[in-house]
Amino acid sequence: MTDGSNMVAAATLIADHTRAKMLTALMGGRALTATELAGAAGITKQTGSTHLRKLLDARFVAMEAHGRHRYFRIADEEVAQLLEELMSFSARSSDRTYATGPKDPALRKARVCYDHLAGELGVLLYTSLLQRHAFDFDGATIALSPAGERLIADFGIDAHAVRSQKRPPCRVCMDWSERRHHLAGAVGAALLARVIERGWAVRGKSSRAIHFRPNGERAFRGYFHLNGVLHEAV
Amino acid sequence: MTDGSNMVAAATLIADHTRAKMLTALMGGRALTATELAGAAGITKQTGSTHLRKLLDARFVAMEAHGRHRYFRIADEEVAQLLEELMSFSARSSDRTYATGPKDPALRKARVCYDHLAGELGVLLYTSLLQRHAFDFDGATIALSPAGERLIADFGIDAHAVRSQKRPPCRVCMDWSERRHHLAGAVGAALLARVIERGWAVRGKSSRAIHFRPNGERAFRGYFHLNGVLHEAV
DNA sequence: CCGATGGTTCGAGGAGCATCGAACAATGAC
DNA sequence: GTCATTGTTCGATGCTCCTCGAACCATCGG
Repeated sequence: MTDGSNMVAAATLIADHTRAKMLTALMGGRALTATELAGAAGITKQTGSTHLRKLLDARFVAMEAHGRHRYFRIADEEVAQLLEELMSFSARSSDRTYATGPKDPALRKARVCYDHLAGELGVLLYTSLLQRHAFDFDGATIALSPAGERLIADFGIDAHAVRSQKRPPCRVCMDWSERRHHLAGAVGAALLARVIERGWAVRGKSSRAIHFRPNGERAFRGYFHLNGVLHEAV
Repeated sequence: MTDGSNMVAAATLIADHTRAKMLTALMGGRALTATELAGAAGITKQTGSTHLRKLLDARFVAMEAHGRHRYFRIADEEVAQLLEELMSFSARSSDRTYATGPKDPALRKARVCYDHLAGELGVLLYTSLLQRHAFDFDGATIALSPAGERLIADFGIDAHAVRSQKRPPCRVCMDWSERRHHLAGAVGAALLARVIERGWAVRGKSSRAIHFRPNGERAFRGYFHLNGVLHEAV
């Protein structure tokens, strides 16, 4: 009821180092097999299996069986949002003065956050879209303005398909390391997908990094008018 | 690091029925004593003391000693936001078809959510303010527009004092029962405080309800142009 | 059909932690 | 000063649940 017993159930699932590692790994956006997740968490596959069962029962993750492999992924955007909130919250008290974010320059520059672009390029993209008035605020979520619709349509994204998704089209995601906001939601995911589709960047195999090709980054920055220069490391 | 060990610590604190009850009770917005909190959670004061110590160490709650009493309250808006997110998330899967929200009509109509107004009147207030373009969206949080500034200044709120608070002035809060949004943040808190200051309503003693006086509700609805009529129970 | 690999189920062991009884410190009322 | 109330600390108890060894299904490749 009002005592939030469900809240306890949700928190309990995350309040375990092993499951937290699994969920964090899945926040990389890829679907991973049970063995891969057990490895990522540093436990045997038996233990991993029980944890995945719990996460599955609670609809925290979704499963798809391909042959003898079982691929797990974050169930939906709501779960991703909860995890984001928790990470963002946890990042507050711990490092205060400490340098925020990962040390790996590639990760700082561009990485995936569940299914959308984070890191400096993600922040710059969102900032640029804001300046060009691509969004309207309707009281609950932000949505594409007519200008925004045109912008992503020109970029090669089917605005209609994006709108028809269940999840909100646009959502502001507070990155737990950058302390800046970037774009999540269906549009955020579509933008990242299109950037990769265009060959401007590739996703790191086992890391969360997004590796932009030199000319890809030039094209990306040019297309979206990103002038910011931070951490010019390559 | 990136494994979210802090996330586990935060989740662990909430992943206990006793602490969850305490935190839920504190989300009522009042500062409560250790004994009151132990009573609310249904445990002895010894056990309650250990839990409060943990919550205090983690900065989830803040404590103020008044004589031999020790008053605990939610530490800050960030903690409140995390709890809101968790409750909102938990409300999703459980009751799907089930009627949402508390059954008590008084609670449905108007109640406190940490420090701001929730329930139907809270939703109506936010909706009305939106229609009158009281907010601007700056990319990270919503803020008062010039029209909004005038509006709350006329209502008797010191806009400057509100702006000088550390926490964001305006924040959209998704109520876990109403499934609608209402206004949180410094402005949301100031609005509720002013409503009570004006004598339009009083806070329930041991409940979360906000009891509007008949003429107080008329004045409130009139002032903010709230036309909605739902649950005309009194 | 047979080995190899991915994944699950079962049982036992063990660690963590919530809980309360008891004793103690601190403050307020009279 | 004396007593009652508030709150904390300590120790013992017991439960939950994480973990892995072992055994067992399912699928793929030959």
